[in-house]
Amino acid sequence: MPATDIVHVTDPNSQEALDALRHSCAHLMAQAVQELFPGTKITIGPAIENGFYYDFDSPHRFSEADFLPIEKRMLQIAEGNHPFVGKEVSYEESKAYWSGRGENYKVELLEGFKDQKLTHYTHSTFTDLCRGGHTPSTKAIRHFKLLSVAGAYWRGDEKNAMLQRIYATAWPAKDQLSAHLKMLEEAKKRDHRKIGPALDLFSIQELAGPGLIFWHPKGGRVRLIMEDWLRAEALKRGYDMVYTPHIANADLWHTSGHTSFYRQNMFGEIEVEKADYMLKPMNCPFHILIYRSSLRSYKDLPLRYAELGTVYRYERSGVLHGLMRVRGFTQDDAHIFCTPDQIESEVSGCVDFALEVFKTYGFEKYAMEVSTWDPEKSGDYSGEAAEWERATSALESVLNRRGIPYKLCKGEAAFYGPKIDMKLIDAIGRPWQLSTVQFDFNLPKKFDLEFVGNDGERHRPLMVHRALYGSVERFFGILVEHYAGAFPLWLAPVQVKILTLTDAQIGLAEELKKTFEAAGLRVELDARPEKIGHKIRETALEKVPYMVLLGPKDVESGTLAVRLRDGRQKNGVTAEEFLRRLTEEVSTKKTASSWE
RNA sequence: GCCGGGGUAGCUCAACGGUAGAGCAAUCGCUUCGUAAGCGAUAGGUUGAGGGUUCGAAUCCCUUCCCCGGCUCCA
Repeated sequence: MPATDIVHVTDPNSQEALDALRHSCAHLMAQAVQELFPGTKITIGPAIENGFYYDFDSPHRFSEADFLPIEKRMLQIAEGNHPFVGKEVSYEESKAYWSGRGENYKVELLEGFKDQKLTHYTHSTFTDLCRGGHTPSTKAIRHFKLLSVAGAYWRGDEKNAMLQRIYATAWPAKDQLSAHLKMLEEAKKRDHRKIGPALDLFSIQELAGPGLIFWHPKGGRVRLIMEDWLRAEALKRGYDMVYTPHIANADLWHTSGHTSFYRQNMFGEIEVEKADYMLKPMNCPFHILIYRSSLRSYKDLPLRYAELGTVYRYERSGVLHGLMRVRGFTQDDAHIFCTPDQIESEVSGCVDFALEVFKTYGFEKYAMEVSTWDPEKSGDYSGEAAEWERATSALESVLNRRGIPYKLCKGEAAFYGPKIDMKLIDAIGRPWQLSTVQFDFNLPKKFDLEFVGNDGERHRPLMVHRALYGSVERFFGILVEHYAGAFPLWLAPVQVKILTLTDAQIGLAEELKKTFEAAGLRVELDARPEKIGHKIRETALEKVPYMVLLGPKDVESGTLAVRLRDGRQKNGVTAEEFLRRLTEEVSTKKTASSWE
């Protein structure tokens, strides 16, 4: 028995040990499912982040109602303390075994493993074709839970059969399982699709169509602040703001190549005066047209065109998801045109800007990936080997110089150039694709872009695409979830709410509101004849950062009774102090109340 | 787009072949109150839409739209 394929636990939380536990648990689940639902065929069941899944082909339609019986049976099997036993088998032997059992998916898998060493792993009465990585016995498996059932194509290909996938989670210790389940619950509570409409931030209207976002006044306020900040920051960094149309003649999209490689995602055509128009799925060709509108000198470069550009993409109905995946969205897009010797400083500027975005919005963790081509398949890509090498090394060296760790993904680049992708890790540990800095060797060629060098000759400029929020909609959705709707003061749609105790304070409350507004704060007044506890509850549910309670005692003392969003109370605060603290908190963009 | 699950009052849900209901929200009155829900009354619905079966449909069937969990794709 190849002992190396059994994971003897030294650190139960090492990735290897977690994967072994989860993959072993997948075997148990497959056994339980086959026992309980005869006729079910097995396919694959890998460990994934935080758990595992197993894909089945079964006459039975799995539902959550099946989870409890499956879990019970799994526990019984686990308690049997069956060892996982690995056995090397020949191709013929394995094929005979799986064909004999009618497991045609396993037989199909075998075809791909013909030249490899094959192993079967057995525990209890269950055997799987598997390369190993198991716990010594089933006894290690105790803390798991089935989570959901979903469709999945065999081998991820939509031309293949649709299988039923059961997702589950498994952990070495009970408290880790409950912590994970709690995290899932927390994620559900933070879901921007729930919080957004509840806080009256945005909506999606069935009458208008799926994947199209309506920003309500409160969401609109936050967006305005996000956009204003970004624009100001871009101007500081030498960008020019441009504006371009939402629609263009199909000829432009033929020139850019979008009608050949992106047609299935485009809205169009709209026939006007015998010409076809299409909605823009990307801003790049428009910025290129601005570049091309006059002859450029090397002295003009780099040119950095930025736009909050709204694009429309036809996304298949099943992929839409709240604000995260939509059909109309606004990119904080920019295109930088530069000379080859400027690329490193330009990429560096983009990375700086992205880091500033992360810091400003309170994200401490992020993950970076550099995606480049697969030189073996250079025919699939636009651009020369030297360009790819130079650009990729610029991307890497910028990150290296800052000591930022990244994952190098070979063959993951788009056909037109290498890129850095930046993923945010939110407050509860989930990653989100956000910023991207991307070279484009294709469009400058398609549009025959040029600049005149100091040698008097014409040269082709390099082009870099760059988005930081990525999509304003998606970034906003991430913010809603990251803060669970409790925006930091500088972003909060309503920053202060004044609550009167009795009608006698209304006059003073209105004056106070004017004073606060004059200081630039966004203020609301609740002067209804409701009990103070009632008003506090409603304001708390609206996640307003600061409440000012105004009753007879405060009028008498001439001070304010302040209640923070976290429930802390600060009584006897003067209006001056309150304003000083809040304006300070806004200008420093603190992500939590600065009130100690 | 595909597989599965759903759509009932503004929200959360009940009724599952026999008169569509509750809590919260809303509106109107009363209450003038000190740190997360005062009291009462009223109003609110072509049960997503269209068609069918039936004496009778929210409930069963068909079509369609939208939403949810995933797959594929992606900002």
